Amino acid sequence: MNSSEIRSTFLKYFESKGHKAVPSSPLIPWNDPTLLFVNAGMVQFKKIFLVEEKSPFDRAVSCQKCMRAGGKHSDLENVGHTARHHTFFEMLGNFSFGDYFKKEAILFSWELFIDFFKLPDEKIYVSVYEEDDETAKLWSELAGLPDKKIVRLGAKDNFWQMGDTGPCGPCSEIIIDQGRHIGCKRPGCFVGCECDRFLELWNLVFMQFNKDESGTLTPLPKPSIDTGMGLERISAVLQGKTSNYDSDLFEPIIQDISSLSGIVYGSSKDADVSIRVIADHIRASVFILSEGLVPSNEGRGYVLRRIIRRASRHARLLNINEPCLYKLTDSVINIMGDIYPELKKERERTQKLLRIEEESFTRTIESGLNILDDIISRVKKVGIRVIPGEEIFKLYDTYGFPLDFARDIAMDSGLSIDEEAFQKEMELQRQRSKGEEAEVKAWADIKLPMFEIEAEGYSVKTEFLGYDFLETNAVIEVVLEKGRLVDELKEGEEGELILNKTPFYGEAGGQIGDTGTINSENLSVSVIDTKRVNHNFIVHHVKVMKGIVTKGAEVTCSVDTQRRKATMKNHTSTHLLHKALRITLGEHVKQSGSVVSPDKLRFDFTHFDAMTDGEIKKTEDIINEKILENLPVKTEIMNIDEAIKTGATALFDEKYGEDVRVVTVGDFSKELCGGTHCKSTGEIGLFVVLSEGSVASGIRRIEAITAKTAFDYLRQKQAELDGIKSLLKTENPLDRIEKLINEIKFLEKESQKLKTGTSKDMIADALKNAYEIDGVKIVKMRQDGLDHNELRLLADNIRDRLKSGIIVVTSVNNSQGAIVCMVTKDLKDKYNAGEIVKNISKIAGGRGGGKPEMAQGGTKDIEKFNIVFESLFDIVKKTVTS
RNA sequence: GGGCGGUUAGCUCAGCCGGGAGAGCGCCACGUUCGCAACGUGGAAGUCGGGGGUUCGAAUCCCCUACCGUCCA
Repeated sequence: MNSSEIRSTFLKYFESKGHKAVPSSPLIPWNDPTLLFVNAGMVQFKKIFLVEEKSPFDRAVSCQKCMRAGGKHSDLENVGHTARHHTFFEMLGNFSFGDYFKKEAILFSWELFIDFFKLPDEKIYVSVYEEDDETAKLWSELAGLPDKKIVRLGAKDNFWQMGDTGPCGPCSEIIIDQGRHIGCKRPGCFVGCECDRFLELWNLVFMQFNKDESGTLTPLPKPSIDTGMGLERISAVLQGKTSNYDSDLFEPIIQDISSLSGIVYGSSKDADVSIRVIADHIRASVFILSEGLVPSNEGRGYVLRRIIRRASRHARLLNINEPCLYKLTDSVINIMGDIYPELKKERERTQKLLRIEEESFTRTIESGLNILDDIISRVKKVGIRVIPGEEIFKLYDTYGFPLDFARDIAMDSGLSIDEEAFQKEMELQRQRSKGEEAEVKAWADIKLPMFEIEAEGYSVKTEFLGYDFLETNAVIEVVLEKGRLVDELKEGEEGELILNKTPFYGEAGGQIGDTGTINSENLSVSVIDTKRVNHNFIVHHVKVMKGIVTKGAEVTCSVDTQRRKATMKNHTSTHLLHKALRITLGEHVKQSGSVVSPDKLRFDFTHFDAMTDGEIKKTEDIINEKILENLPVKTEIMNIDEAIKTGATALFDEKYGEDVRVVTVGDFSKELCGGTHCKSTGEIGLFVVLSEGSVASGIRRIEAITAKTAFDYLRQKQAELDGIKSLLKTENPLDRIEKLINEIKFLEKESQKLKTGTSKDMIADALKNAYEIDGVKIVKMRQDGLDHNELRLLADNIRDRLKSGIIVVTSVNNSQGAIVCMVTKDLKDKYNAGEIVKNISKIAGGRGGGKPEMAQGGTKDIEKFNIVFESLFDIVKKTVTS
């Protein structure tokens, strides 16, 4: 059975048993910052299991994309060295949300395994939690398993929990004996052994209890089922292979790596590890990149970067000495592209980013090599044979140079590395990073009070009417103060209101919340902000201006119309911008953040370089053209699958329900969006880009304004230009300014010349008054208003005429005395300019120094400075004769 | 979020203990050549990321800030 058949057999089997087939959620949980990547099939149902959300179905089945790299469940280091570990894998699972429980779960799994997958029942074992007699009994009764094949294991292996508190329960694993020739080969090898002989295929989790903070378990009213089976594993087993890498999910990729490197898989142990690492990591990279992530230096992007770089490193180990990962994307896409269409859609972007990342890694390695060479030659000079671990750690820490690379290179020079010290430094680094965790948690608590109303199980649902109305009647359903339920809000107090229906748009999808007023006969309330907390509630943050707010009051809601309309123009413009950028820059452009406010719009998107002026102009032009065309904006509700089919742009950071709202702008743009929009593009009037810049590696940000704000902005620019024109008294300020700059440069040079050189009389005077000791001429001169630079030029001029001698020039500038001394080349062995300046400035109450040929110094004490100048010859004489 | 490193000519970088901003490549002109590559000679080009401080004097030392890189979380 090939892997596609296994996948579809699994899904179809459970569909036939009344399960809803749910598509895989994205690998990247954009709306859950606590989780790096989706690492299990149940993640997308987490809220349902926690009873925070209601599910439209009681049974579900899925094949979920999963990633285990970074964070708690990191398998990264093991990948390549074992037959089973992966960073990316697919998880098959069936779920029951308080519907069926242990009995059915066991029956289903057994039937699927024996009747559909045709696994030999004599080789199958199961493990159960040691205290879970019920499950053991069911296995024996339903599957007819003898007692010796039902193995009881402890909590470590067979008790599952989501977190420290919350739902938990025993689990049961279905295991296959791969035979004596596999694994550790010890005679006592049995279920529970770490080796591969008894392979766990399928884990059935029985969510049965709720664990509270004290550790007490209370039975859940509706126990649930969560199961997981790795597709890679089951595929290998059903295809008679002992390694996941030999299954049809990997085989073509490994072939490709072989032909790229010219190394046959299976010919050498080390090369095999590298080939497996690359095969695994390229799958992971292609999947993550296809979801819009960009390699970066923190969070998820950093995990991605590490995966790519680890793969790249192993490619070098296979003697592929140029970027090659991007060449492997097609074999991944060929295997999986039909099931995960995003792979095909993002093919070019994926390849481009892989290439960029691999190139930048190459640069990192090269600069690291230089530093390592330095370290090695230093160590050799000292004559020791072990490179201090601290040095190598710094190389790793600061320049990202991998330890094992350093190890290889050190070995080539006959040196070793103190790896113990390396690990010590690493541990220190970890400790340093941990300090701040407490603060993060404290911040998360702020949201907690809002939970109160959710947990209370209010059946309130706010109906949003703001698409069509800006003023409606409503009833106040919930009154809150800082998230806690209260009876009333008095005049002057602030709090939160939830209504049965509202025209106020709650902040969501980047569009900020509406403001306005909520009034009745005796009541006047100002709405400061509005937020959408979840799918049910829209919360109004309010301040009571007059009267008392109580639950049940009938009120009239009025949105601040002008503000809302400005926001709508910006939101529709955001859609135009998104599409225009894709036209100008390419299909790799993806929205990765957006803020729509009445004043301006901010749009973050994936792109590799800064936009050129031309690209920005072209984008502006496209948008303004569409505004002039006055395209109609239409919104409609449709099924999500249908929407995607018609080509609507969906964003990864949004969670969509079954029915979605699609916003269409003429035949130009089509996006899923819950925001409020203009009726037609003409309302926007004008679109102007304010700025374009970088937010993070691979992500650019555009800020733009529209309508009157844009017009006012341009008018102000015009006023500035007019001001410049009138100040310069010209119609061509550019030409004029260029001329002025050149003129200033010229004048600066002239003035410098005048100050330092062309006053030839003064230089002649100074030369004439030169003092002479032992046949060496000493020339002194004072020219106020010169800085050190100019003083140097002056000394240069004198030196040119003096040919041989000692020159001391001084100046008072900005109430500071400056001294420069030069000794001509022929005398520099006998006299030292540095010493002369040191002495002079010391006497003048300052300091100075320099080189034998040239030195400078100074003082802030002008009085002393004046006296010193008078006796300059004496000082020089004393210095040079002492 | 916490470390560490970097930012100097169009590009790649050097510049130590604070004391005249440099190299290689590229560019321009001239020379050499039938012509090209190469070579020779000359030249242009730098707010030393930005801001503050210490100092007689800061690319260099200290603080802040921006951006890039890198490790840890």
